Amino acid sequence: MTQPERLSLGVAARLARYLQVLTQAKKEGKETISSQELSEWTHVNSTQIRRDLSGFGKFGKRGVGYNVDSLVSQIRKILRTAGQHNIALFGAGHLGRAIASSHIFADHGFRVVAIFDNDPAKVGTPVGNAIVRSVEELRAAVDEDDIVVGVLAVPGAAAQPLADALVAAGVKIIFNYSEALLQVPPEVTVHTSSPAVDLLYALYFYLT
Amino acid sequence: MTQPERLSLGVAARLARYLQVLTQAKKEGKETISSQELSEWTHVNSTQIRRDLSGFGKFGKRGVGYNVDSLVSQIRKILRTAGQHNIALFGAGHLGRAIASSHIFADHGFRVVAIFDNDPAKVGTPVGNAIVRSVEELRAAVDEDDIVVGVLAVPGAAAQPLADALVAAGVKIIFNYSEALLQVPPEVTVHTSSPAVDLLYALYFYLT
DNA sequence: TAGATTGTTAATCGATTAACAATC
DNA sequence: TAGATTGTTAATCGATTAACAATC
Repeated sequence: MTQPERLSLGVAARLARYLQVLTQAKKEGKETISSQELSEWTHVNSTQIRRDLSGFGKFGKRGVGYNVDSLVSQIRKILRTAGQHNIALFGAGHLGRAIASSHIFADHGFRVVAIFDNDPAKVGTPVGNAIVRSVEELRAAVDEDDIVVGVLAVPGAAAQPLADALVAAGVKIIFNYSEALLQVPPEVTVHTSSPAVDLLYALYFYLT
Repeated sequence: MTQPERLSLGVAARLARYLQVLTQAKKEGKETISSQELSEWTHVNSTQIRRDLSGFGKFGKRGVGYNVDSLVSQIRKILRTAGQHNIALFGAGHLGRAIASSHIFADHGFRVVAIFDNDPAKVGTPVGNAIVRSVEELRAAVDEDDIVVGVLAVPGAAAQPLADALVAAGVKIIFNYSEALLQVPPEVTVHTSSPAVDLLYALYFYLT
């Protein structure tokens, strides 16, 4: 139980990756998994997986592997993300609706508790488990629902004003699905989704 | 012009990241950019940016920075992804429609040339610039349209059979938006989109 | 010229991996 | 017991960064 003050960027990213695979393996009914199997799914070297995990305790059984269930809870504990985390979603278009109805966030303890859209015609209509609201209600929603993440599923031009509103309301993590480059204060983390960049990267290794 | 045989994983990933920021900066009318500015947008150390770039030529002007336009074409040349690349999209639901109508792929030279859906009711209807087709036509479409990437915007249960069909049709890059873990031959690259994993990662650094 | 920023060196740090004893 | 897989060491490799001369 050597819990260091803070994980390095690389370790934290890999642990989150293991969690994704383990969560899915659990769904598929798998009870144990070896570092070798995890390596095949994550493309992380198996020695490194064992090393990453053994830094926090002896989670595995020699000759058997790791118990999927217990490894999931151990990693959640290490990442301190075991609870529920509430999300505000912006944009009730196709992308917003896809996100609201997806299991991808829910599987990891994220819940879309509020949806906002600038279009008055959409305000009041249901999307997933929530009703679309006006952005003016953002600050109240953040306080009431303890929202820690804002997800922007809006056109590029609408992204910066919404980011500003989120910052003003005290949200510190923004997930940006638009192509806009967002300017935020240093204490706020922006993650810009970039599937095209990932594709360029994959394509390079395909072409060479 | 020291073009090494193959970029390391890290360099290729960073170059793709620079390209994303540069593409957007160009849209916003920016003509030159310094390594310091690029560093702020990408969170990559400015020394490393200069080092990454100087490995391929002297692209910058001391005291000025890099010309955005020319840097974009240089990086595209280095990544060998300067041309058009055709995509087959699977799933004409909310996510599929969002992808088909997004500029995110188009900005980087990717074009959705074919859309497939298992639902006979959707076959024949238009989505973006294409008409939804039956998956049976996949092989023909791959050959005719020179498709190099398959994007899966379908429920988890539908993903593996489609991956198999893509592999059988000779597609070597699969972009998976479902939560399923896909089994493919070693020569095929699967990129599984995992926004929730990225969020867990961001959340950890927020909580600590 | 003065100020800014590149290109590059040299030193450091952390990630990665092979190998293998321990042990289930 | 025999086979498999973990936990851990020790060595290597590549990524990262500070510093600064070159030069626009």
